[in-house]
Amino acid sequence: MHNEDPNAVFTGLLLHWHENNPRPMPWKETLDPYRIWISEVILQQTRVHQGWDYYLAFIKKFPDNKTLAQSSLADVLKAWEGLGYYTRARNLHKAAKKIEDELGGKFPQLYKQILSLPGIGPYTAAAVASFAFNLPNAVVDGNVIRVLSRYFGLDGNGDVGILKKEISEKADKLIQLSPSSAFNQAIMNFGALQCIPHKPDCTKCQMNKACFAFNHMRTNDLPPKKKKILRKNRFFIYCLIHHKKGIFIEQRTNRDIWQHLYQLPCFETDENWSTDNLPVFLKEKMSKVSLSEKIFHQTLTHQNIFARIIVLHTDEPLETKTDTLRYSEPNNLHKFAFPKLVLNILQQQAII
DNA sequence: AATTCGGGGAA
DNA sequence: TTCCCAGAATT
Repeated sequence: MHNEDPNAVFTGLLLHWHENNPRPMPWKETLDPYRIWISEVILQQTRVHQGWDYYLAFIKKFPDNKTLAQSSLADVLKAWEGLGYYTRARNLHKAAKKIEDELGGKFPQLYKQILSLPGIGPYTAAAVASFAFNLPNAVVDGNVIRVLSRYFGLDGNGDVGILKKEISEKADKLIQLSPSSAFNQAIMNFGALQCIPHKPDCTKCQMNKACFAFNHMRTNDLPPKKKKILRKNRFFIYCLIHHKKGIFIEQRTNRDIWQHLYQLPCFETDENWSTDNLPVFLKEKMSKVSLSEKIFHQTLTHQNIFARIIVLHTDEPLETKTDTLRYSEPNNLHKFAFPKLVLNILQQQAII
């Protein structure tokens, strides 16, 4: 008997592909919603390879929700150091405390309740709901958008909002036809391994027969391309102030990148590296010290950060006008979370 | 609806 | 270089 329902054909082929293409990951070995939640947050906009070791270290340090809730935010941020999108770590901590304080320490088991936790959006809520509780909520991530856009020829008329809605509705239909956990795993793996963004090998694809993009030579323009983002150049002067046995660090608090992380005292300047706006106590020393020749660099999604450093030694008492500035001896620096750029500087300067 | 949050891997 | 990654929150 032939089953010609396109949706059923798709899921049948997909699950068959999945059986022949296992992709083991540490977080797939558990049904613990806490661990699944942690893994999914780590994987937000983050490749599996990049998140792998962070996940293992994170659940080793914070093995359950109660441990996470009772830990300090500083410790959580430290575990996140280098991973990026640090709001994830702060929301993780906030949600853990909410679960302990308001939900009796029990991870919520309904999609809407999961969705209401800070840092959990539609994707992560569906992932936890399906993987931990076998609920029929379809995940919609970059993989799913790409796979369904190509296979069913969905483009949202070029509008990303409409496209996402179309994909979501299609995924909700499809997931009814199979075990939800297997479907979600399968479609993401398929997108990551076979239906890849650039030049997928469609001739070898087991699902090409009814694939719209393959049959219409549209794999290159489905899904529609995101519009390019332009990067802004920024120029930081970091001050490495050796004071007695330690150095000074400060916490970033502005509505800006790297919020709540630490850095060397920093002064932003222009493309000419003007030192006109440096504080007086530094200007007075500029006759003896100077900007480093070396320029450190870090590319972010919307910004290009360039940094040079000023190194100075002083044992004079220093006025610390802000409560974000603190003094640390080298042995204590491991307690603070730094952005990658600052880590590179500290390493290059043999501080850590 | 558009922007802004990191950092890295692959081509 | 460019694209985009098991997205979410804010504007």
